[in-house]
Amino acid sequence: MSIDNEIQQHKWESFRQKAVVNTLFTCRAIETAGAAMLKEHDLSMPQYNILRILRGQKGKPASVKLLTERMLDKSSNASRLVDKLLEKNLVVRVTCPNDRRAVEVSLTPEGQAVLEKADADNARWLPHPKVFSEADAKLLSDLLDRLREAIRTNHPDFAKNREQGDIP
Amino acid sequence: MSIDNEIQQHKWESFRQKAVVNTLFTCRAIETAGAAMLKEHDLSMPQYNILRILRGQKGKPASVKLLTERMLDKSSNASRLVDKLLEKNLVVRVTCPNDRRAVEVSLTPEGQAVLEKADADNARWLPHPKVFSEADAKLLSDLLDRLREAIRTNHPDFAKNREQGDIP
DNA sequence: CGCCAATATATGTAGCTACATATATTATAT
DNA sequence: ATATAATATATGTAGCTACATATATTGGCG
Repeated sequence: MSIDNEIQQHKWESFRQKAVVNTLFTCRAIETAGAAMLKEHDLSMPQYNILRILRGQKGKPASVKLLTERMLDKSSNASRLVDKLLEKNLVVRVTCPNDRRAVEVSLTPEGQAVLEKADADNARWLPHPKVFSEADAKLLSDLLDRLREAIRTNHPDFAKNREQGDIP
Repeated sequence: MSIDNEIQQHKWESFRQKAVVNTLFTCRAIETAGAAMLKEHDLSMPQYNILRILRGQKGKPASVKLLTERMLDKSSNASRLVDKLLEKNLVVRVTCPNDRRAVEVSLTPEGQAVLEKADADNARWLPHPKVFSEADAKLLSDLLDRLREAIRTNHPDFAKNREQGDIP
């Protein structure tokens, strides 16, 4: 079903406006479906995101700072998310011996197990390539990259989170 | 900048996975920039969404039910959002005379004025067609429609919010 | 060494979604 | 007509982002 029907709006000011709104709308749809999938593993999407980043460290622990940098939501509160994962015994957190300000977070065996199970569901949950081809997916991803760039650079008045060197 | 650099992930399981993650990531970027723009008008995106739906009623009031149906976030809490708008005197809310369960929400002149100012900024904030063409925007929007559909239909196990007639 | 800025994390608050439940009102069935 | 189901809204709670601020620790400079 197209977005026109789903939010009962059939007149758009431009396709650019429609594309922006559709990105937000599709994001919600993905989150809703993804959250339902992860709920079976008692995980939220940001928590799952953290577990995956930790695995990407291949044994090395990750600081909260590193987690924040790599998370999808940069201003997510990795500190409190780690708290939640700690309560479930999916991660351990120890003070970094070299820098007592920092903290070293790493997966527990239980955390690895949960992650693997969630990954299996996640793979099943993604669109099948016959329904949404890899070529279309690449095209979509590239268009999204360009849309972000356009929003960032086109109207510096409102563009926060600029790159270094932009107008201050 | 491509998503690969922005979240420091360069290995993807598939372009489908990358497209899904990029949709979430781009959604955040849009929300961050949009929120910054709307903040100057003391509005949040859901509040702005409601004001626009109310204007779309062309004078007719809208019930909370209608607002919920047309909002981008279906499970947003229109009731509480209307509360916020009420406090700012941007809308009025009166019990519906025909159905005393329902409520009629409509814009105040002040609400209309705020909406017009926000709209002006919103138009400036959207990507310029020379930076992101209307054709690309249409292509993007269509791909997003198809991605949602693929996620909804491809794996009924996790697909919530199904259309009527789907597998129960 | 002692002071101060920078860094890493934690905490507090407001606004949001998601989901469950409560309340008031209307429609329906017997 | 009364009980019950359905509807429309409101309220409560948990988890999230966004932003501001607090705390602890480190590094650098005099």
